Amino acid sequence: MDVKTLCLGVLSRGEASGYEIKKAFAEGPFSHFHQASFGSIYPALNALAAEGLVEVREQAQDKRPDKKIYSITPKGRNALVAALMTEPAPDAMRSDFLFILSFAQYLPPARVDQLIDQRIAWYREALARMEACACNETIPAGPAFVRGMGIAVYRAAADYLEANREKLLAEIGESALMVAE
Amino acid sequence: MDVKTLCLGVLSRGEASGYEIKKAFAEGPFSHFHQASFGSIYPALNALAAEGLVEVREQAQDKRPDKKIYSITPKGRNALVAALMTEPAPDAMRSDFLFILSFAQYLPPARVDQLIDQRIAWYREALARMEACACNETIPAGPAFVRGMGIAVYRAAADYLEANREKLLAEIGESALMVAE
DNA sequence: GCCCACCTATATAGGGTTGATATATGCAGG
DNA sequence: CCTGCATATATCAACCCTATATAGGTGGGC
Repeated sequence: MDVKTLCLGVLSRGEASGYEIKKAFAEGPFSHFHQASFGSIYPALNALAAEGLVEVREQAQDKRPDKKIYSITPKGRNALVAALMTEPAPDAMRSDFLFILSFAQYLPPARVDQLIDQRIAWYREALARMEACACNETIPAGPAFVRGMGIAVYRAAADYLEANREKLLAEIGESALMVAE
Repeated sequence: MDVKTLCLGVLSRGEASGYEIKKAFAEGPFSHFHQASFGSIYPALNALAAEGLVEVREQAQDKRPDKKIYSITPKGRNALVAALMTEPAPDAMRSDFLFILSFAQYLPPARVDQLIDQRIAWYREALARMEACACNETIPAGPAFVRGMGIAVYRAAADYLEANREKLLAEIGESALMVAE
């Protein structure tokens, strides 16, 4: 699933500029399971335009660089569906948080406490945002399903952290004492 | 959290060759939240050796290339702890599965059904493996905590998929009928 | 028995991605 | 008034991943 396909996916939901596509990956509904940066989005859009999978429309703007608005073509929609039918690559997660916590024994308990605090706050905030945006508008079945899964997983993570933090802190507190003795 | 730090983390748990470090990221306890490939591990180990953070010991082997066994130095341990004290980058997840499911409306229901089947099977298998490796040996508090969190999250994901798949399939089945009419 | 596929083991080239930076301007808050 | 942030596109170096090269051992199917 390369950046070209991801851009097609965003554009299938409506026309957008490169900047807006970047925002979709930074804040939008895709942000929880895929990211892309300017350095990959702009070349991808150029390649997609060259292949006829997207169309460009330049919009002049006052005192700002011209906005290049991209829209998906019928050929582009076919390419997107073809990509969606290929075997998905295995999920990959990168979490510095979990990596650091694997070495909790070597860290000051205050540091571990603070990390877990921050993470719980982050999950709760993300959950509030995800749960809020559903009431007013009817969203299609696919996005609704994915959103529900995100909520279920984040809630499980936050609940686990809250339920088990004291036990972890007690255990690394003990071993810190043992080292001191 | 670059590959050099990840290698130090693996080596802090015992000496290993580049090949074994790669296996730790492919199958070991880190595999669920960080990955690294040969193309990044070997240069990272060379750089770490040049900086005096790891030591190399060459072990001749019958009918195979010499094994270079790396071990972390006291200086390396300090560097690891220093890295663990820096602010962790935000978690990032890449899931082609969720990306594809966001476009479930455009896909044949049979395809969606198959994807969810495969994913549930994958989660259940991962859970079985993760739950199995705890009974016999006593693992430190940090890894135990991280392992528990992984189990909680995977279980929530699998449960969600099982509980909501019928609803999704019913909804995209309906819209498929509407398109046909 | 034989062949194919996979495992051990290191290394590199090529291509894709990230993160930082450059450019230019408006707007809000201290 | 000035700093920081948002809009908007674009590029570059550093980093990382995928695929490949090399080379022999091991296990399963036919």
